[in-house]
Amino acid sequence: MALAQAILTALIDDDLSGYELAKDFEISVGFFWNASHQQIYQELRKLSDKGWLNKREVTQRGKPNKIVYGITLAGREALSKWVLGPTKTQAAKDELLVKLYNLSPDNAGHLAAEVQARREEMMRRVYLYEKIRMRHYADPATLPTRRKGVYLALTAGIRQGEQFLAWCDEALELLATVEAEQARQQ
Amino acid sequence: MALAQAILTALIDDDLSGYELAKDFEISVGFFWNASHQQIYQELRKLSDKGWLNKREVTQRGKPNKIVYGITLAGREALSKWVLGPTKTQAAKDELLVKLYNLSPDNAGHLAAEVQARREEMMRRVYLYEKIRMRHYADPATLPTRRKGVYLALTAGIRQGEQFLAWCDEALELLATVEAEQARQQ
DNA sequence: GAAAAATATGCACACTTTTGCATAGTGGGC
DNA sequence: GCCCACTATGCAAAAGTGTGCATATTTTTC
Repeated sequence: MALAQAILTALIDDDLSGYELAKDFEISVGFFWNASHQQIYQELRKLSDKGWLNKREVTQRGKPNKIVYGITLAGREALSKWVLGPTKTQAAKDELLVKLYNLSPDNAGHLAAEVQARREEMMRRVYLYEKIRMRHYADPATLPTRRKGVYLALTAGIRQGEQFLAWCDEALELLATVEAEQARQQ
Repeated sequence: MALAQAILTALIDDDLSGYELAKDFEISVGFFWNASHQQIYQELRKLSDKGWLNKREVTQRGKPNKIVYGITLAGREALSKWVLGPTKTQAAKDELLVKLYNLSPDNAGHLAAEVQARREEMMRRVYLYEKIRMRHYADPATLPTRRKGVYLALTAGIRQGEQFLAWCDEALELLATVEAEQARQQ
């Protein structure tokens, strides 16, 4: 059920349309909760039916009209209530690590390429988040309360990402030795 | 669809029953792919219908009989094929971090408690995995290929866990200052 | 001038995951 | 003797997620 709350969270500061949300999700709460546009549109309708969001159609020139959603008082209350409730332990699902359990000379090359691809993706992410942190969250002690929380989430993402990059390097090294071994034996 | 492959992976070395899988999942592949027992039983039946697993009933004394599953040649082939296919980027969903975006003096105490609980859970995990690594994966260079992969997955889990513990400490410190501020203002 | 990409929203179906319940025997503690 | 925990398996329904497709306009690129 946390998609609803992730959307509400994204709408605390700004009113956004489904399309804007789907895009901006990546560069805000989306680091910690991602969703496709289909999911977002559906959820937005549910939330406005519940009265947690209000909507207004904005006519645009040169672009299709958009439906902009804003959080209501009831929405804010529901969100606050959710925060105070119990938190589910994280899912922890990673195909790549399961695949590594099946490492063999046959697939070492493929897995190394996958690790490499992940590494690059994570590099971009960490870079982006680092930039946001430096610009807007440089001195956590002086931030207003709510933004201290955002700082912590951002920091978690960055640290996790940096750790992952270091791990990738170790993995690529070891995978290279497996590949080399196979090449020698052929 | 990766639950199927996670199960197959867990059954590479040992034949296990659904109950054993559900339990042992935590201390093997389950660090990277968890599932409830209902899911596991269902998936086991599907996999044995497909011919990827074979099953045999084992009569026990003092306990209900169990159905033990083993991976077939077809299962191994399907698994190998899956490993060579494209890998989905990780889900990245964490309620706790979304909740942090909503930090306020009201919920700082609650969130600190949640972080603390996660910290303790992660401590146990890291400890367990560290123990396994030291005992069975101390010298990665000398391991057979497949176990090198397990070593890498294990290392990813441990590092990620240790990083998380460090983050928890930082988070708890900052959350404590928020709580202290609130106490002063009352 | 045509094709592609971006803006903007949505339906329908399939698959996955979660939740709640059901059954049934054994062993241990009080 | 009763209750609880553990072993062991499973069904059914609901909720959540993902995939593919559909539509319509405008701006940008070749």
